[in-house]
Amino acid sequence: MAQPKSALFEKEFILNAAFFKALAHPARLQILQFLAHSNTCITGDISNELPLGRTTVNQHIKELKAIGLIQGHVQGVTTRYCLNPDKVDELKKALNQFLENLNIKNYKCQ
Amino acid sequence: MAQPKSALFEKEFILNAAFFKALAHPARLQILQFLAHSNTCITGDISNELPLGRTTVNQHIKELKAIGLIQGHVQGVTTRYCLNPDKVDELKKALNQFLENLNIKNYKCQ
DNA sequence: ACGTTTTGACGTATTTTTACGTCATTGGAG
DNA sequence: CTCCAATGACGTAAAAATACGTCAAAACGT
Repeated sequence: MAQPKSALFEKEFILNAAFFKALAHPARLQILQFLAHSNTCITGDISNELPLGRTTVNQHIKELKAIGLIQGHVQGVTTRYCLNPDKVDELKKALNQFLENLNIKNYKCQ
Repeated sequence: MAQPKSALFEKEFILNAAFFKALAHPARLQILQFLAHSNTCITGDISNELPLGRTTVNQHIKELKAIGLIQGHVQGVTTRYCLNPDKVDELKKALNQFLENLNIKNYKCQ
């Protein structure tokens, strides 16, 4: 990559790209869905659901947490994770706004 | 990465992740938006819009084409690119279905 | 016919992502 | 108090993504 040029783009593109990147791996999608459907969202439970090692899953969780889509509450020796509904909603809106903006109605290719 | 384990996931997760990955870089977002708004969608024009070299931009275009979001029509020495509205719509639906499925209404963190 | 322009293909350097293994810490169970 | 299980931090190897430079081909103008 030589130098990362990502910083040269418009802020909105950068922010949206970061959002989308968080969803760019099957493991992270599955983690999100698992958290949405389960009540017992402990790290170990998540690892057991995925075909990946625990530390790898932990890394994906870390990424999701870094961008704010999930939250973690320490509870004794375990950590309970859950979605951050506000952030998920924000993601949904950002995504739809971008796609709507493409305005594919009546789009014609010259 | 040792071995790519992506293949071990459910098909739907893999497909969605691939879609999201296409949107995971500012350059590709800008290319999509540029194509949506412009009528003169020639490779060179696109490169001039982005803060990246031509060959790099070409590579991003290639990725978008590979996943089907854009199409290219050779016209003499130039190539005219445009969005693929059907695929954009498919993307929109796939992503919204996934996000709706997270069902964040009344989501409570234990 | 000749040079120019536009483009895609190819190679490659650097960075980032992915996937684990190992280790130390921290609460609980007995 | 001692042991054990769960976790995050750290290190690292392999793969993928990113960013370019170079090159050759194809079509257009002169």
